[in-house]
Amino acid sequence: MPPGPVAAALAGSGAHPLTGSAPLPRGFFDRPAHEVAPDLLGRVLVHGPVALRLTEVEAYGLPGQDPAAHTYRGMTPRNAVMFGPPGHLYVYFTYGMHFCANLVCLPEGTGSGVLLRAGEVIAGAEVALARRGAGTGRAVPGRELARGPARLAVALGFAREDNGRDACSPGAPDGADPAAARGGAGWLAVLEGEPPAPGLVRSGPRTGVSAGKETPWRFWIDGDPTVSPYRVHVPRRPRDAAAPADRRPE
DNA sequence: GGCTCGATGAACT
DNA sequence: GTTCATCGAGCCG
Repeated sequence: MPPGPVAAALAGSGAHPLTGSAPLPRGFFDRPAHEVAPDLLGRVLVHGPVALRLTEVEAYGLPGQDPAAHTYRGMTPRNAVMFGPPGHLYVYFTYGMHFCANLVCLPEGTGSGVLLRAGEVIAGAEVALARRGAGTGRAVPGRELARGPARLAVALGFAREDNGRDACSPGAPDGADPAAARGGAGWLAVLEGEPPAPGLVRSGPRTGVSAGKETPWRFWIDGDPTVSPYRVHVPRRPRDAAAPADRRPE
């Protein structure tokens, strides 16, 4: 389909053709993560054909200060993106099977960000559905499409190659033609969207973390069905319980 | 070099 | 409610 007049007009502003919403400026992320996080609710994250309205996020703080943060012990090859400039995407692999995505906060060299925990898919639901249902053969209800950080990453199609990408200068992955890719495969942006009424923003302890649970840096939109259920951290059970060592006959 | 466990999700009882 | 899949980062020796 050739670009219509609306898409053509938006092309100059950087606004996204699916939503008409403009990208957030980089300065938005140049603040502490716990200030950025509640402001991210209601914003729209776009990756290729899928757009998602954020309904739940968690802030992770500074190296040496927030024991729950990946950056707590300083910079490593894995978390280096978190120490880069704000407004970039930090995608990491966890539990041997899941990807999760953060948006980097504060100036380069600092090391904090906001984990994207859940959202409502507002465009490209059929693509998200296909990704989420792939391999399982099960139908996924709409509200479950991006309910939880790993599900969100799957719905948006985030993977290793998206780690470090700039979400404040909307565009396609390196090498692709930005004009041709606008609104298409790989196009990444965080858009203004529509923030919820301040009274609807709630906060509480972060989900599933083993340290720093007392810090109420999880933020969500009250009553939204796409917000993931709260889970306390459960220490892993020792493996030796399953060991086949003991088969004496008596 | 080896071991532990994690910002999880899906299947199962 | 409980169990398990699965692998990489980080810590320990």
